[in-house]
Amino acid sequence: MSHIDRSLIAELPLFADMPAAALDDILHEARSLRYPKGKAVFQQNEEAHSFFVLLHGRLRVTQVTADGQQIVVRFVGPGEIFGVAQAIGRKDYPGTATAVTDSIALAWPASAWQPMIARYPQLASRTLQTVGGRLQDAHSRLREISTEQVERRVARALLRLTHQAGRKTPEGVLVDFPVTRQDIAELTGTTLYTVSRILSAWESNGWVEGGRQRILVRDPHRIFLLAEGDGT
Amino acid sequence: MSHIDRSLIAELPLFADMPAAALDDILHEARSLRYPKGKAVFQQNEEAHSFFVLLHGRLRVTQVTADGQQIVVRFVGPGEIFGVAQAIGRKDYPGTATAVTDSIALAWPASAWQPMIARYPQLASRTLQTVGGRLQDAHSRLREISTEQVERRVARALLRLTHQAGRKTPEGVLVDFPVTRQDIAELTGTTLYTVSRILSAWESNGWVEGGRQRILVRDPHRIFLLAEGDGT
DNA sequence: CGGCAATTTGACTGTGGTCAACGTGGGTGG
DNA sequence: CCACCCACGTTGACCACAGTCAAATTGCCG
Repeated sequence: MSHIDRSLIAELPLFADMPAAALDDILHEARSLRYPKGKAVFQQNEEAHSFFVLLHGRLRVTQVTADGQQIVVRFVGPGEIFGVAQAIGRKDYPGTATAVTDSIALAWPASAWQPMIARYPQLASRTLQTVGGRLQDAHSRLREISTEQVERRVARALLRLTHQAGRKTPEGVLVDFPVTRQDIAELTGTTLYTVSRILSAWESNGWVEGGRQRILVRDPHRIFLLAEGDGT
Repeated sequence: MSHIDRSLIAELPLFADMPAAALDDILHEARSLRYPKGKAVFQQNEEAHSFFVLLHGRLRVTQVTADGQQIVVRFVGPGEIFGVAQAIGRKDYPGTATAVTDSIALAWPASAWQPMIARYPQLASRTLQTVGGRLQDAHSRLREISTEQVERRVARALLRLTHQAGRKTPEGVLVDFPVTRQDIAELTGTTLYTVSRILSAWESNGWVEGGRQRILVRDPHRIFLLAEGDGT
């Protein structure tokens, strides 16, 4: 009764080079779920009942502190695995995942994880690489936030966003999902006011173009220089 | 010709519940290496020729930026696996590991990783949990550094150090390896001057006792309140 | 078209970074 | 074994970056 077509996942790096029978086997326990914009896929501290692969859309993963302060952990794009709490030995989700555009995800029950990696060990190995990559990212962000000033961090964040979800237009590269100044602030460890000021300054130089939940990078090279240059 | 006794690793979580024959098999390719205080086990950007388990001692893992700024990624204690670059799909080490006390580590050639996890899949699974735990830590630090003031971050860092390597003495809990003010600064994203001022203030309240590369926590509860309390 | 969320901008301020100068203790080598 | 020296630590003075708060404006969505 596998009602999900294997072609949906056959191209994903996570499942690359796996035989059709294995894909069908893996999909057997999966459900496909829709999340309209704004809906949470799971909430921080909630029991980790499932793990997921995003098929379509975009999610924002956040963590809140006891006193209500929030940070953006990352944005999830199509093809990525997320909500792997139980794979890393947690009973609950360490963050909240919210759809920022209408999204579709495959969900497996958490109990499926152990049998799945027992049967297909390369899944554990590939997940290890994915999680390792995220650890690298987190260390990069720690290094940046510890040692660099805000403008440079915002430049880096903007470049990352364009790489993750940049759409080329005649005027430049557009981040093709809704991002607020607050999101950028929570990615870079600053405030929405400071982000607004920085983007306004860049806009008056013609390097970017702002808008409500919208950022267009007109001159990626200038932003790159802000992120990596030596100030000359 | 396995010259390393399996009792050295049998008790480690990574190898828990593995049969003696498997441990001998795994140890067959391992070398045991000594690193005197101050010596680097590996350097950032160096080719990832090996992965390691620390048997004895303590290491500091750091990353430097292009312009020479440094952060402390973490301290490694006995029993921990480290230098797992190739397990997470990297060809080089993302940081530098330096012995802060005389240390002994087991080293396996990087090429041994794939065969090893093919034969003992639970190693991949346990390494995934370890790396996942580090990812949680990194996100916690990101959240703290983004949202909290310096004094609170220093309090948290100090508590972590006492949990990782605290030795109880009649006067309090001593961090039982050499830590400089600079180390604390690089852990918390501040400067050695600010750390020195904070520790001096705490010392004049009798909560800690400083010294050259030495920190004694006389009143762990007060430090806990600084880290977690609501300021009352 | 009404209302609300997102954004902008100004004025002010404080935390903590920078730089300089001075102490201090422990390891090393003569 | 002792003295020297250097890495580590302390403290003061200054001030800038970016946080805070307030108020006005914009532009979408329903």
